Amino acid sequence: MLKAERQQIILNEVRRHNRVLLPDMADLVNVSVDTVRRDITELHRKKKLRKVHGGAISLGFHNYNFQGVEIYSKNEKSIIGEKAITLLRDGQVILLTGGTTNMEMARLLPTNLKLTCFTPSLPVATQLLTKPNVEIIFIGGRVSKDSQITVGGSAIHMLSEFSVDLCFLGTHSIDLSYGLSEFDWEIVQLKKSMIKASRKIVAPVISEKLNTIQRYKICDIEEIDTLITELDPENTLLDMYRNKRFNIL
Amino acid sequence: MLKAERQQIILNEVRRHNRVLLPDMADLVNVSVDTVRRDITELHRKKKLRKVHGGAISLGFHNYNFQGVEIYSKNEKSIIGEKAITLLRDGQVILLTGGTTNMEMARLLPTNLKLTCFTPSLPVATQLLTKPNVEIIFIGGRVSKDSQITVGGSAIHMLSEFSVDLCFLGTHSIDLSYGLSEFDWEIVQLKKSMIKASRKIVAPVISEKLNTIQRYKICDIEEIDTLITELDPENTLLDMYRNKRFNIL
DNA sequence: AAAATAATTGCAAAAAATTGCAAATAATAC
DNA sequence: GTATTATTTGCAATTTTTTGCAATTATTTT
Repeated sequence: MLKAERQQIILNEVRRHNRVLLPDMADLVNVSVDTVRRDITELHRKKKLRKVHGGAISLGFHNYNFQGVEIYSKNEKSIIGEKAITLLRDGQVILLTGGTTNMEMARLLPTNLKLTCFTPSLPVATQLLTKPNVEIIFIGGRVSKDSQITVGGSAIHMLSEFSVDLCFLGTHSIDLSYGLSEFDWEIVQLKKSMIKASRKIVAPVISEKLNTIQRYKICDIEEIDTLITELDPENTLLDMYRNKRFNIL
Repeated sequence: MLKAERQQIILNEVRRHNRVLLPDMADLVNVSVDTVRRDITELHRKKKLRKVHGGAISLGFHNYNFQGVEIYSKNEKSIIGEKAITLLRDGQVILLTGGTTNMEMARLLPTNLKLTCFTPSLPVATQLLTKPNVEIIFIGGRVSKDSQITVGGSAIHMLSEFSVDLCFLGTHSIDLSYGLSEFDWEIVQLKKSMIKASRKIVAPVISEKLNTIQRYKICDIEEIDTLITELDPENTLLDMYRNKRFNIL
């Protein structure tokens, strides 16, 4: 294995998990701990990660108790991202909307997963640049500064010209009877087009968004195929969402 | 076997597998490792791949995080950026290609300047997000990981649907008789479309790119309206570019 | 404080890169 | 057509880089 390749793998692990232990990395890339140590030292010098006693942590990730058992409690979005990734298979064509949940999912994508990703989100596309096996198709249009995604006729038109296997539809609010909703009219229009362009809809939502509504409706709750939250699927908070036609993850 | 053919095979292998080992390539194309090494060195210079100890890896495999992309010769680019900005007026509609020079220009844009910017570049668009008075229209399409801009038919089609006042056309090489040129075929196609979509063309180039040529031609030098370098317009290096129909800044 | 774990240093073997050079091949001029 | 020139290619000697190991030192945990 090439040194550069090895360092890239280590870096991806750090990006993915926010922290890595030195022996784990040595095991993963099949070299001695000394070599990994040197790699991490080098990456540290290049400011790609932060070298700490026992391993490395990702930059910008503040870890107050690295050595302790409770090293890092995954946040809600990471949990959702990990669950979402289980739905993916090599060769799929997917659509990712904007939002931090989808960004977290993009960040967590395994390096070896082969995908074609359509997205109107600048941050998501940028995040995906680091995935060598992901082909990125950016949906053009006017960029909405607030959400950093493209909206408007041009984007909607482009969406009418393809269809994908799976859409990960980030949303601001979800309610059993009112459905999915959003407070920005233009984004709602865009998301409606995304739904049309997708065979299956996955809705990754943080549980705090459950049972809330916004001014503009995107679609009925029946239109989604999978609901992903950070909660255990058996959690009572999700009771009312059971017995619907969609899966809960 | 022709050298160019051989290099193409190597490049395809890199694209396909994200990484190649030097001896494997030597075996594949039936030449000595020395020759492959030279090929890879050459391709590295042309930024088609990244040469590493023991082989090569694809540019896509390398992690870009473009907040941290170090803009080399930043000073020259800042000078060019400042000059370019003097051409701008409130209300104009402009087109910005990718490249570090245009990124620097985007960074330097005055906060109060009202513009509409079309761009196919993820880093440029991201940079422009910080400018409250700039409306951004992103040109959609497949994202080329190497250059972080969208390319391909979709992007070219979108470019055929509008026209702008001014295009800041970053380019890899400029030569008095050969014109503007680039080493990536797809990017050349995109830039040709950009030229068609623009009333006036501005070519911001670092002086070290003067009098160099690349494999694929973008356009004749007569097609540009303004040439911007970091040099004083009276500098003797620019003598041969005078008496042309374009301005020198 | 002692034990365990990790980091550093020096070192040597293996792998790879570089350099100079000559033969082979292709391109150009005559 | 031939001669000349430039480029490409492979080879050998040298230098550099990479890597694992062992001994020592530093840090953390019990």
